[in-house]
This record gives sequence, structure tokens and C-alpha cells, in this order.
Amino acid sequence: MSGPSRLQEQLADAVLEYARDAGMTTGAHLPEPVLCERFKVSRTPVRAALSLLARRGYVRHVPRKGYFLARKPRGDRTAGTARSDEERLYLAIAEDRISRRLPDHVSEADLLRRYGVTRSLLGRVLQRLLHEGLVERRPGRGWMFAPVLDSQQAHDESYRFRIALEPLALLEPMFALDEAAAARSEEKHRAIVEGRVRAITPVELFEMNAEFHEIIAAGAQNRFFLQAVQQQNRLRRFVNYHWIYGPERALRTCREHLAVLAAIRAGDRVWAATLLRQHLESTGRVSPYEEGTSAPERLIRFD
Amino acid sequence: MSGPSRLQEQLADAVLEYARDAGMTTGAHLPEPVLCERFKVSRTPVRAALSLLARRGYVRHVPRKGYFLARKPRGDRTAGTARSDEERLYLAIAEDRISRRLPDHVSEADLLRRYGVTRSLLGRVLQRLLHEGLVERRPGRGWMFAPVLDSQQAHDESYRFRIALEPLALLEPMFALDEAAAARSEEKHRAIVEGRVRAITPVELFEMNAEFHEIIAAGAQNRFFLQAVQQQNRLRRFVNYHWIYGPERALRTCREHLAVLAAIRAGDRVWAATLLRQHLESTGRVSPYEEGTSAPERLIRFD
DNA sequence: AAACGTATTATATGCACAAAAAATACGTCG
DNA sequence: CGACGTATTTTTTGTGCATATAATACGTTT
Repeated sequence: MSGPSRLQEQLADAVLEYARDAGMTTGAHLPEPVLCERFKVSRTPVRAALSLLARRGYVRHVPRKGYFLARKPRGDRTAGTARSDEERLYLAIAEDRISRRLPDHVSEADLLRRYGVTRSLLGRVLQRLLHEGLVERRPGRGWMFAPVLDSQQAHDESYRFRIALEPLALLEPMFALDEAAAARSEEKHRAIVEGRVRAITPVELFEMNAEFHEIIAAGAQNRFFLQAVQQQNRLRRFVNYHWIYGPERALRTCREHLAVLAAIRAGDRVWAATLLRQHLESTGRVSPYEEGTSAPERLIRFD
Repeated sequence: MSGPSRLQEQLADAVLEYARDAGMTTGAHLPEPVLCERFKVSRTPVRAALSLLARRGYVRHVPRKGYFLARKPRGDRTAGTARSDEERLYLAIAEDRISRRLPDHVSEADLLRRYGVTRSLLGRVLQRLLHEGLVERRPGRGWMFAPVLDSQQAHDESYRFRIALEPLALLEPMFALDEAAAARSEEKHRAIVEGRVRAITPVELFEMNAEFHEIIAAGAQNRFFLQAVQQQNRLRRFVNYHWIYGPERALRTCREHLAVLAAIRAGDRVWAATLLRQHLESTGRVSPYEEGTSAPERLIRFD
């Protein structure tokens, strides 16, 4: 009775996303073997995920026939899945660190006591933080927060790195945009530019932005370009949780992104690279703490 | 009685390296607090490392006075430390994978049986492979080797990435070479060019090369440039264990490296960047398997 | 034949406890 | 006062076992 496993929860989310991206409508069949193939797992966890979705009303189970979509999944944050323990602990540590409630170096035991979580959960989160370059293991014992999190220096270095790298991705000879992904991204940008700025959450804005840059990097057809950009995004996701920008900034970013996409579509990648570099230079220049003239409830976290 | 810990072994190595780099001679005092400060650990492991070195004859212990250098440490692979279990398993897996004795995906239990090691050791090695991007965790169970290891595609992408990134490191406005490190590296290069090609091992060649590129990246004063180059080196270290080049190639690489350093010293970073790009382009072009005209015993692994 | 249901097997994970090792504190000697 | 020796405390690592869960096999239904 220990609830559904992580894999099962993930699969549940993934299945809904899959159904949505495949444009399925109510009543569509979700054959287990197809999902197994798609997600590279055996039928056991797939069935568990489906039964989970059934209990949550997303799919219907017909004995001897299988599972069928019960309602068309919405676009945003589909599954009823509340934030996982892992996500919660991750964010708690992030917040405590940024607000200096956590010192430069901490022992595992400290964290264990502080958050009252199991060793395995803490272990997973630390592993993730390690992978993202946010903490380092100290030689003897304990962990040390990398100065990535707080220093202005790191912020600047991140932008300089991206300014160097991302425009070059556009100039790679094999460059080819994932048209489908680009179209989806463009759609989201347009929605914002055309007035939906207030209706969108900061998290969505951040994710849209991150996705845009990853689509560009993926276009280079080179896993290392993509990897590098993804790493930068992970870093920024962590840090930007406490940064705040006004809506005018979000609009500007969207317009600049759209201009880059337009240049690529027009076949002028050199111009697109120039635009992208300018975009990064201008967004990187202003420190978030120097802005903040808007009223709090109208503020938008963005980069 | 389970032998010295990993940290102790590492420290033993590090202490010798430290003494060497500080230019200490026989009889020099090695105060514990200094070493603690330097290596960010408490006295306990430092003392253990020193007593280890004493047993191996590198230092002498005088009661109530401390530890003193017994003989001037040699430059290469100082400590008697044989390759650690971790290193051995790592290499065994690398070799088995590259020669296709290991399938695309394996379970942890498979590996446990195959190599007859403890879970904790295997866990550490897998963690390292994961960190280096060489394996991925499969969603359900088991591990999957990333195609980084074998494919020509990955090789090309790696070079393209480096060609894009490394010259730009040279052009960063804050660029400043670590003069001491550069001088040491230059020394090694000269030794090879001036005829010591045969006396040097493939491993040393690889490490010298990797170090050179890291020194350049570090010069950019930007942790992300350095991180990216370090990651590439880790990747290449794994793969290149089975690549073989002739000495003429090693010589050429050394000369090109020296030319880059000379250009930097002359203050012409733009020219240095051009030379570096050309160097990467030429070394990346030839597949190692297309060479190999020398007799086996004269072959040198290099990149 | 393709998909599902059920049962079996293999694998990994969580947890508790023992043992190792690092940090820390304090007294002593040069 | 700075470095060393010893003792104590705290933290981490290792190991075995029970449990959870994924993979697999095989029969059944559409």
C-alpha cells in the first residue's frame, strides 16, 4: 500500500501527453504494446499507469478490450499528479539556499534532519543537484553549494557562454529545424504577444523560453550543442525561481524569439544568428534586481 | 582491516603532487594544518595519508615533530597506488562495451554477476559513467549505453562542438592564461617534439593533450567553457583507449599546440583562435581506423 | 494475428543496523 | 603560538534481507 511508483506516475503523465500530441479524441484506443514500445518499458508499469489514469477519470477500462481515452486531455499540466516529493524537496532546498537559510556547505545528516525525509529521497535529489552542477561533493564528507546559484559572476558567465554557443548552433551546416516543435513553440509565443500576457503563469513563461532555446540547439543536429543548452536551462530554472520581471520584458522576448524563427524560415540563418546573439546580449545585460517597477501582483518571473 | 580508504589514497597522491609543485626537496616539513587547508579536509584523513606515504617510504615520521619528505617525488604517476578497483572496473566495462561483449542494455544484476564486484563499487562506477554521459538509466530497470561510445556520428559531433567552442574561448574579452600551468604544459610538449616521442606512454600523451585544451578553456575565465571542455575530455578518454595513431601524428599535434601557445603569448588571440580551429579541424577529420600504417609496437594512441 | 489477462520470475529498492571513517575537541610538546 | 598526539563525537558507507515492482511467459479472447 505504498501508492503508485515514480515510474507509474511518470508514465501516467507521459501517456496523456502522448495522446494529446497524437491528436487523439475521446474514445481512442490506447493499446498497451504501443505504449510499451513508445516508452521502452514492459507492460506491467504501463498497465499500472493506465489503471491509475482510469481511477482519475482520464481513461476508461473495458475488460478484454483495453483502455480508452475518456476525455480529451488539456494542454497544461495534465495529470492530477501533485508535485512529487522529489520536486518538493528540490524546490525547498533551492529556496532555502537562495535565501541563505542554508550555509555554503552542509552534511547529508543535516539535511536529513532539517527536512525530515528519507535517505533515499534526499539521495535522489542531491544526485540531481549534482548532475545539474548546483552542488559538489566535498572530499571528506558533506556537500557544497556551487556558487552558480547566487553570484552575479555566474549569471554573466552563463550569458557569455550562451552568446558564444547558441548562434553557432544556427550556423552548423547540417542545421535543420524540427518544424513540428517549432510550430508549436511559435504558437505559444504568438498567444502571448497577442495579449494573453496576463493569463500565463511565470512557470509557463520560463518553460516556453527554455523550450525555444532547446529547439534552436536541437536544430544543429549535434547532441553536444543540445546538451549544453539543456544544462544551461536546468541551471536557470533553479535560479530564476526567485527572479521577477515585468510583462513588457516578456513581450519583448517573445517578439525577438519570433524574429529569429522568421529569419530561419526565410533561410537566412546568418541573420537569425545575429538576431539571437543580440537577443541574448540584451536579456543578459540587465540584472533582474535592477528592474521591478511594476506592482507585485503584476510581476512576471522571466529571463 | 579493509585497507586505506579512497580519500586517503587520493590524498596520498595529492600530497606528493603538492610537494612536487611547491618545489620541495628532501627533508622539507609537511605540516598537517597546511595540508588540511589545501585539501579542505580534517586532520584525520591527512594523517592517515601521511602514514601511508611513510609506510611506502615517501616521507619520514618524526614523533612530536611531524612528517618530512624523504625523497624528492618524481614527476610521473608518483604514488605506488596501483589502479584502484574503481578504475579497473571502469576500464573493464569500457573495454567490454567497445568490443561489443556487452549488449546495448544491461541490468545491474548482470554486471554484478559478470564482474563479481560489490554493489557499492558497481554503483559508484555506474554513477560515474552516468555523470560522463556514457550510460543512461532506462525508465524501468537496467542501464543503456549511450551511442557516444561507438558511433562515428558521435565522434564527428564532438569535433564540431569543440571547433565551435574552443576558439571562442580564446576570444573571450577576459581571457587570461594561467601562466604557470601553460609553462608546465609547454615543457611537456617540447620534450616530445625534441625527440622523446618513443619514451612517452599513450596515456601520458592523451592526458597532456586533454590538459592543453583545458588550459585554453580555463583561460576564458568562464566556468561553463571549462566545464564543456572537461566533459569532452572525459568522453574522449573513455573512447580513445582503443584508438591508435602513429608517432608522426603526435608530433604534429604537439607542434600545433605550441604554435597556439606562441600566438597567445604574442598577444594575437585572433590568430591563436584560427590556429586552434585549424588544429581541431585537421585532427577531427581523419578517422583513427583509416590510419594505422605503422607497426603495432610503434603505435601510439592519440587524438 | 493482435491485444489482453494472469502467473511467474528476475531485478531493484528501501530500510535497519553494523562498521568505517572523517570531523572535532582538547591536552601536550617544541 | 603553532603543530602534534589522543580521545570523542558525528557522519557516512557497507551489507543483508524483506518488499516492491518491472520483465517475461503463456494462455485466452476478440
